[in-house]
Amino acid sequence: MSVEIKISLNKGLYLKEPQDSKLGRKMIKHSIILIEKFGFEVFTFKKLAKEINSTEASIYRYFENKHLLLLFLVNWYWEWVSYLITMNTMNVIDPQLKLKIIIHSFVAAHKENPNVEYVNESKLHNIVISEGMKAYHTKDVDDENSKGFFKSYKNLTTSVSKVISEVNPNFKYPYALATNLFEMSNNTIYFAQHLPTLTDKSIKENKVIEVEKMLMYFTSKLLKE
Amino acid sequence: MSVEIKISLNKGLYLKEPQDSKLGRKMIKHSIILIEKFGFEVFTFKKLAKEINSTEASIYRYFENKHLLLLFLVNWYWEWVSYLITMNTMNVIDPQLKLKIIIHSFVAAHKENPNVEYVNESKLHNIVISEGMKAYHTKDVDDENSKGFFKSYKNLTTSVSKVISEVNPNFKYPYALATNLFEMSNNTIYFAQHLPTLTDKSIKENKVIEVEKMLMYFTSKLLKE
DNA sequence: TCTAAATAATAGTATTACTATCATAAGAAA
DNA sequence: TTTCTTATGATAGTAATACTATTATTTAGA
Repeated sequence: MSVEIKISLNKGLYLKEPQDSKLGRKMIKHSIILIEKFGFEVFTFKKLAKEINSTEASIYRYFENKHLLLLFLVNWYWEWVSYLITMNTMNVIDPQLKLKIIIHSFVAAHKENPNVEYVNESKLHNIVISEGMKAYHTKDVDDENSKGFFKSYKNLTTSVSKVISEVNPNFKYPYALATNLFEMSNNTIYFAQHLPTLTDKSIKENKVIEVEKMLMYFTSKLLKE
Repeated sequence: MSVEIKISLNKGLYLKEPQDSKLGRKMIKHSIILIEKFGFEVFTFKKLAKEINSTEASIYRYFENKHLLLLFLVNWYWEWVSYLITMNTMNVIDPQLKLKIIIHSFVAAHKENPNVEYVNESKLHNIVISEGMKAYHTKDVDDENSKGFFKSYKNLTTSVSKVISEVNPNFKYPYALATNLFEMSNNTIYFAQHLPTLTDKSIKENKVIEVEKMLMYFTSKLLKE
C-alpha cells in the first residue's frame, strides 16, 4: 500500500501530459538524469530519444521544445517543495518554527522520502540549483509569465512571505525576502560546489548544513523586532 | 582632455584583445546592444557580423565563441564596478559609509559617468541582470574557474567582504553576504521588471531606489552587533 | 614603396531544432 | 474477435547555428 501523489501543472507547459503515460514518465525520468549529468546546453531531444529508445518526433508530441521541458521540471520542483512545506508545517503553530522548516525544505528537499518513481528529487534539486534560473531568464519571460508559467513559484514564495509576516508583521519586504531566501539557498550551494572562494570557510567545509544555518541566522536577525 | 580608462581582463577570455582595434571595439559595442535587445540565446555571431558590416570569420578571430564573449562582457562589468567602488570609496574612512557606496554602485552603476566610448554601461548592466548568471552556470564552470575566468568577480566580492568585516569583525559570513548582495541586487531588479508578484509593492513602484534602500536595510540589520 | 598583418569574401561541414508523412502497434469499444 | 482510434516508430527533410578553412583584398607600419 502506498500514497501516490501526482503533481499537476499548468497545461501550457506540455502538449500532452507526460505523467499520464509510460513513455511520458520515461521522458521525465531520463531528461532529469541527462540534464543533471551533462547540463542543459548539451542536452538535446535527440539524445533523450536515444536514451529511452524512442524518437525525437515522439518527444515533440509531449513537449514543444527543450526550454518548456525545463520549465516543466522546474515547476514540478516548485510544486513539490510547496507540497513538502505544507505537509511538514501542518499543525505547526509557531511561525518561527514554520520558517525553520521552510528553510530546511529549501536546502535539503532532496533528502525527503521520494515517492514518485519517475522523479529523482535529488538530481532534480541539482538541476534547479544549476539550471533553474534559466527557466525565467529568457526574452520570453513576460509572455510566459502572462500564461501563468511561473504560478507555482509565485505560490511558493507567497506562502513563505505569509509566514515571514506572521513572524514579524512590521517587516517591510516579506516577498523579497521569501524569493531571496530561495535564490540564496540555491546560489550559495552552487558557489560552494563550484566557486568556493565566493563563500565562507565554514560553508565550504560543511555545505548543506552550514547553508541552512546561515539562512536561519540571516532570517532570524532580519526579522528581529 | 580626458582620462582614458582601459580595463584589462584575463587573456584567456579572448583570442585577440578586442579593445585594441577599431573592429574589436565595434564588436564589443554592438554585441552589448544586440544581447541587451534580443537576449543571449537569440544572439549569434552572424547577426553581430551583419550589424558591424564584418564577417563571422573575423569575429571568431577575436572570440572563441559567444559564451566566451559573454564572459568577457561580464568580466568587464565586474572590473568596472570594482573600479567605481575604488574611486568612490577612496579617502572614505567610515566602513558603514563605504558599504553604502558599494550598494549604490551595485544598484545604480549605470548612472555613473560613462567614459568608455564603446561600452554602454547601462545596457551592460541590463545584460548582467538578465544574462549574467549564464556566464557561470555551465558544465564548464570548474574548468573555466581554474583558468581564472571568474577572478574579477572574486576580487570584487572579496573587497566587499573586507568592508563587511570592517563594519562588524564578528560577522560570520562576510563572503556569502558580499556575493549575495550583488546577486540579490540584480535579482530583485530583474524580478521587479518581469515577475513583479515576487517583490513587494514599494519595490514595484520605485524599483532602483527601493532596491537600494532594501539592501541597505538588510545589511545594516544583519551587521548590527 | 614594400611587406606583413588584418580583414573580407566565400564555401563548406556537422549539429541542432524542428516539421511532415506514413507505417505499425497497442488498447478500447462494438 | 473484429474494428476503430490513438500512440508510437521510422524515416526524411529543412533552415539555422556554430563553427573551420581557403583565398583575395585592404590597411597600416617599417
